[in-house]
Amino acid sequence: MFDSIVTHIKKHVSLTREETELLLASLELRELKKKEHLLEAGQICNENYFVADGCLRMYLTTDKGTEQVIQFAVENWWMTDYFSFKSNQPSNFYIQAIEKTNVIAISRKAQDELFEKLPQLEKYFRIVLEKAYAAQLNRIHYIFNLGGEEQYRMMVERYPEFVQRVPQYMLASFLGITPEFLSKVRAKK
Amino acid sequence: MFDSIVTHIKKHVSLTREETELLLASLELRELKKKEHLLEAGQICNENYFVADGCLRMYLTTDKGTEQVIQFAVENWWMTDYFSFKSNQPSNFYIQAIEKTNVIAISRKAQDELFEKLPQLEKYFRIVLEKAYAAQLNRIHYIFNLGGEEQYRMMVERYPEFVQRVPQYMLASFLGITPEFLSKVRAKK
DNA sequence: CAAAAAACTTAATCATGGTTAAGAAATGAA
DNA sequence: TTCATTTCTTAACCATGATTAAGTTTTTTG
Repeated sequence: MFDSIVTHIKKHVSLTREETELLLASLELRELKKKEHLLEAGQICNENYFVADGCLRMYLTTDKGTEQVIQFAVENWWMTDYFSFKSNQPSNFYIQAIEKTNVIAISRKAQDELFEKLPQLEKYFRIVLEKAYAAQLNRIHYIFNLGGEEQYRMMVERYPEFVQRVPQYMLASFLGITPEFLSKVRAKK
Repeated sequence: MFDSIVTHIKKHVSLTREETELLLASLELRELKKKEHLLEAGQICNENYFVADGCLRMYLTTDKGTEQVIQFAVENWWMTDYFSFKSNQPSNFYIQAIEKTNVIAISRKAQDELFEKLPQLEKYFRIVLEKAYAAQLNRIHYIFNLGGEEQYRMMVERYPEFVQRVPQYMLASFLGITPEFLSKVRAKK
């Protein structure tokens, strides 16, 4: 079950047999049922999560009491609230499994200790974060330049399996549109 | 002039005298006039830029021929197109000085070499990227939950000097609204 | 398998903010 | 210091997508 994370890390940096053992000792497998939460608003986010299998969403509740999906994480993606994780302040976010999901959790403490013992991990996370950051900038570009309809059609085009995988109302929220409008878009054509 | 970058790095990791020398040898100071470009769409982005003094914007031109501002960088921020920088593919973005600006440039090659010699830099960039990534997620949250008017008022509230510093039409673009609408918002109250 | 809960659809009305076009003000260069 | 360019403003009209309120379908659970 830890294979997925070791494979992913080894795509970016090298690890000896002993180093891998050291890494594995710091990881914890967590099996989540559909709708189970890893983090709720108000809690301090003490862990970083790697999705081995399944899908997570990060969301928050707005002033009007509605949910706003900020992002999803599927297999081989990391998810945490870096703000809370680093500052030890309560999070504004929820992190929830949207289907049966296996995550690999690493605590802030364990991660910091690992960075001392395995400096390659700094490189690994730097690379992962560069990609995640670039992806968010790209997303901002799409949010501003594509209408809700175009964004949905692009999702369907680029990630057809993913569109099937998440409830429509969550996808609508992620795209910044209402479920009613998404439904209308799907109806025509 | 390199003081600012050394100070910033030392806030996060330690550097000996020799290590600092090594670092400085890889950096290049670039003095930019207002409106001068560091990167234009179609070029490969080979450098990472640290703003020592002044202000940069990253933007792109949309299909309709309009400019869309993706982000700004002021003193002590890094800016690059990580996608192009890492993949060696042509960029979609422009990076431009919006006032007289001094940047410290580091080439991809020099950065990679420095990472070998100074592994602490991996940590430094990991930390910088964690913050930048978290900031983008927060921004997405605001984009979806605040109207254009509220976003502008929040900017004025939180970063009054910055609002004065950039032309209104760029700020409008950054917030995803038209300059006409921003003008209207400013007019009332 | 039946009842309840969750997710999705449809349609009428409404509001935020875009578009267009013109003019005014500020900035910059000769 | 004047002309040209850039930036900002105003206002009328318009469109995208939100809101509200049912009703329908699908999924979950006892």
